[in-house]
Order: sequence, then C-alpha cells, then structure tokens
Amino acid sequence: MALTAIKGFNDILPVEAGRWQHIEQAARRVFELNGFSEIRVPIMEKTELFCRSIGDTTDIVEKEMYSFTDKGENSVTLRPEGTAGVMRALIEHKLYALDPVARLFYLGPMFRYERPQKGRYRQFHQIGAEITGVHDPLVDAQLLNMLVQFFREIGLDEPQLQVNSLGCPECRPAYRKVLVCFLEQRLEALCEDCRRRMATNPLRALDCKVPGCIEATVGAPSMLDNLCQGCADHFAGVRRYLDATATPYSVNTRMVRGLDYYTRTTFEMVTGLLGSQSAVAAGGRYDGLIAQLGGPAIPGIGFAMGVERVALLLADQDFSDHPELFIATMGASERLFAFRLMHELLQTGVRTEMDYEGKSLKSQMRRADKLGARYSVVIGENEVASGRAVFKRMANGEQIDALLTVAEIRGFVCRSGNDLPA
RNA sequence: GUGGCCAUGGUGAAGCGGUUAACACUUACGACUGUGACUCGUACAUACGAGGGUUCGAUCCCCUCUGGCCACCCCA
Repeated sequence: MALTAIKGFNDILPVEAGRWQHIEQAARRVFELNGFSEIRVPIMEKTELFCRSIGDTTDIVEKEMYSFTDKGENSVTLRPEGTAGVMRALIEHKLYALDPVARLFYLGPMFRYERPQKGRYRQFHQIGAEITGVHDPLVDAQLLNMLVQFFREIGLDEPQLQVNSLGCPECRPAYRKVLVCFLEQRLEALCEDCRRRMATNPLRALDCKVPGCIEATVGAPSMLDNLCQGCADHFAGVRRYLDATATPYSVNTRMVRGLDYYTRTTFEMVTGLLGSQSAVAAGGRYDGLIAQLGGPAIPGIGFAMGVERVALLLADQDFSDHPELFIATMGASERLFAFRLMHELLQTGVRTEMDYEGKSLKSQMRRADKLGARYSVVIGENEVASGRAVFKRMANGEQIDALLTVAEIRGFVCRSGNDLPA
C-alpha cells in the first residue's frame, strides 16, 4: 500500500456516510427543537486555551494533544474536545450579553493522540451541546432529557443514563481528604495504578477495574454523602426534575470525569456493547470554567457524544437511499427520449436513474435491481411512439400501464409510500 | 507509552515446506435475441503486508520493519 491515511484517521466511506447523516440530522432536529443553535468554531486553537480549561495535569493535556508551533512561532493545538473552543467564542463575542442564556450545539472532528482502538480514533467526531447562564437544576434535567430524546430518536434505547455529582470547590477538597484517608487504610489491597492515583486523582480509584481495588473500595465514602448544602440541594433538584419526566437513570457514585473543569452534575450515557469504550456520550456542569477563561462568572453545563461510537451501535442498520424509478432503454435511439424523461423527473424531485453506457437490457435490469429501484420501465420504439409504457414494481413484479408523463409517473410513485416534494 | 493477537484477491476466507493458491460473496458477460431477483455457465490473485535469512525449494519456518485489531492507561 503506497499511500495510506494517517494512523487513527479514518475515511468515512459512502456506506458509512448514510449512517452519519442519520445521526447528525437527528441531533440537529432534537437540539433545535430544544432551543439550541449551531455554532461553528475553529478546529485549531491556541494551546493555552486547552491547558487552562481541560487542566494542565490531565492526560489529554499531558500526552494526547496534537500541538505544534506554526510559522509565526505560536503554539497551536488541534482541538481535543469542543467545550473549550465554544466557551472561548462565547466570551470573545460576548454572546452572554445577547441572551443571558446561551444554548449552543456543535459538531465536528476532534483530535487526540492515543493508540487507536475500537470506538477510539485519533481523529474522531463529537456532537456536543452547551447551556450557559443557568444555575437551576432544571436545565441539567432538560439537557439530559434532550440527550435521552436524541437516542430514542435514532432508535437506540440501549445506552443507559448515569448521573453523579462531583461537588464544587467548596466540598470536593474535603471529600478528597476523607477518601484518601479511607484508601490509605487499604493501601496493600490497591493496585499500583491506584496507589499512584492517591496523589494525583484519588477519585479514580473508585473507577478502577482491577478486582482487588473494586473489593477494597466497596465501603468507600461517597461524594454524594459529602456534598455541601448547595451541591446537595442542586443534585436533589436534578433528580426531582428527572423523576418528574419519568426519565430513566441511575446514580453512579463512582463515575469520574477526566476533565478538570467539571463541577456538580456529571453524567454518561453508557453502553455495554462497545468493549471498554462504554461511554457513548458524557458531560457535566462547569460552573467555574467561563470565569477561569477570563469571562464573566456564569455557570454552564454541556455534553459531547462520540459519533463513531453511536455509529457503531447503529452498524446493523441500513440507511442507504434508493431510486424511485430506473429507466431502461432498448437501443441508442431511445436514449434521448429516456434522458429527457429522467431530466424532467429529476427536476420535480423524483429520484430517477437510467443506464449510462448502452448496456444490454439484462444488464440494465440487473442494475435497477441492484440499486434497489422501486420501479423500472423499458423504453423502446413502441413506447416512444405511443407515449405509454408498462412500469414494473420491482418488489412484486406488478405491472402498471401508464403514460410517460411526469404527472402520471409521480401519481403512482408518490402513492406508493415515499414523501416526495410537491 | 505498555501488553496480547493478527497480516493471502474488491470482500470473507482455505491452504501451514514442492498445489493450476480451494470455496463463497462481489463485479462483468451470457443461458432468456423487450425485462431484475432464484438457478446455471464463463471470466476475475505471475500472487500470499515490506525487506532480509534458513532451505534444492517458502504463502507456509526464523529475524527486522510496517500496518491492523483488541486490551491497559485515559477517554466521546
């Protein structure tokens, strides 16, 4: 293979693209229904933006960023996630002044230098949504409901919603101390990674997959029991709103997020079908982020979902499109007639195909079948002369005698199930 | 960054020291000279990821490289 794509960078081939469009269209529909507007931000930002938002000591910043120095000696980075850029844009354009409640969604490629794996690639795609300016837990619940609605819309009920609260700068440090104290008493039982995590991010020990660690942390103190009054009330509010809409969810007190900016509510849509990449969508509140980036002290909450992962869950479904009509021709002399008919049908939105290369009738019919055309028609001398033809419904062989006019053809093509433009 | 597994045509794959490199799908054409699907026929890998080595001989054994997959770390 002489020239191939870069490791971890994938082509979305036509067979996949239909699936992707289905996902993107569903997201647009559901998000816009919920009052969100699209925002498009650059895929590259100053490196500093990500260091300051995601956190200097996170894995993403420490080892996964595509960073380089451009010709003007600036350190720039291909975005590893979407929230930072969107918040930068919000602040830069003072969108919060336009409307104190900003509801934004975005979609596009993200880049992380990791070893590729099932559902994980170096260039991957996220669809995300953010709400800024509202503290009330009502918006947490609306955002979650929107996410659940999205999955229902694309026909997936499998990913389950899990929620948790990570507390705030008030209560998290205290909880951290309590947890470290608990873990220190069981140091021997913990794996090497967890011992290392004690210093950096002890909460991760709760998320460890090593059996010994799972056992050792069974009775570990929970963040939820150590929330300050404000955070506890907020989390209770989120649950109350979710319950009010009968939204199915479970509380996972061991859920940990990888980005530093999360506060209070965090959540994931989890599936068991993608190996170790169980999170199909995830997010949380980031009440301190906007101020941290130099903006006003307004709160925010958002999520991102991995398009590749969603597409993987949909992999058994067919989203290909089929022509309504295939026009076969007997000989060269009928092709002009057929071409004009196809053109007229195309002008009115009827998906029509014909043979391009003067193949045999058998070949043309085979092609009509392969393309999944709903109807076929053979145009020969007689048809051209009489202006009538026998249309064949491919699914059952039914014959329909009809005039070779756009109006007549549209008459039965439209009646047979598809919605065509008027 | 670490570990395991794997690399044969457009695809899925058999072959495991000497073969015309099986079979299936796909594709093309035909059997039906104005009709697809089913069936049948014909065609389609100077070639087994790349480079070395062992051998009379290597797709099959060894080494290196490259690539892929999966898992860990971490994450959408």
